[in-house]
Amino acid sequence: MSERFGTSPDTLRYYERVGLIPPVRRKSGIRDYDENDVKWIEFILCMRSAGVLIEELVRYVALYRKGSGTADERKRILIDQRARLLARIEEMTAVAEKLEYKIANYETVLLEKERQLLGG
Amino acid sequence: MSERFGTSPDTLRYYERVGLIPPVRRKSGIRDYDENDVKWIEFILCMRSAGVLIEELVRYVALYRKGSGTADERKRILIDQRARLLARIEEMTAVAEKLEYKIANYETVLLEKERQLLGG
DNA sequence: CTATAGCCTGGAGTCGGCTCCAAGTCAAGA
DNA sequence: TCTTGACTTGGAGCCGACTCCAGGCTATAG
Repeated sequence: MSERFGTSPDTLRYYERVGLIPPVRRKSGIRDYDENDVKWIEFILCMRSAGVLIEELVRYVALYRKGSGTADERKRILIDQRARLLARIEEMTAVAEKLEYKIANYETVLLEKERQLLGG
Repeated sequence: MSERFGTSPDTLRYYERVGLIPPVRRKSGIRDYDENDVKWIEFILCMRSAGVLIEELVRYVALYRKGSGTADERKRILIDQRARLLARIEEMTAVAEKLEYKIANYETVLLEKERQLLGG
């Protein structure tokens, strides 16, 4: 299962331990993931890949398991996390632009040096 | 100084310790940042805000202090980090879109429930 | 009926990046 | 002169997120 998702078995076990994945059924002691579990794992890994905090995801999962009465709050979590993500993306984009500029600067400086070398 | 940048004094000291900021001159034992130091701090905080690893920045600073012969390698570091950043941004954008979709889904579900309540 | 391989568990260890602390130094004010 | 307060240092502690390990169970192969 870990191979299927490109994660370590330990990570999946850890996620289950802290409540990030609902408890998985055991078949004579060994985890037997069903389709639902797979969906959760996909979702969690996806969110984690974007840096969503485990704490937030735990909150979300817990609400989900409480039932449909929590849909409102769950939605708010998602909206909140999306906002965080977008803010983070903006921040990183700004830095990427600064890098762009700095790189361009190196380019002209290096070209200048080369010209001096050739020209004597 | 830390106030000026919105960081903790400890963070600046830590950065100096690990070589992220060149050693700052002391005036009778106390740090006395000059314009150059300020430029470095700005740069480092900017890069860190985008998640560039301290390790990479240390490499960059070390090369810088070695002199202009290292410009080529420094440029390569910047290019590399920009690429990482852009990749990360793409990843996060994709996740943000998934969130978007999920939120929209919650919206229709919640509307549906409300309609049932009103209509029932 | 072992032996092996592969999972299980709880708990400890690691890593990056700070953050806090005790003990010391120093300049300036009462 | 003493005290206060802001700084100094090296080192320890903390947090999030894994990652590793010892010791134990179990299903299948020989």
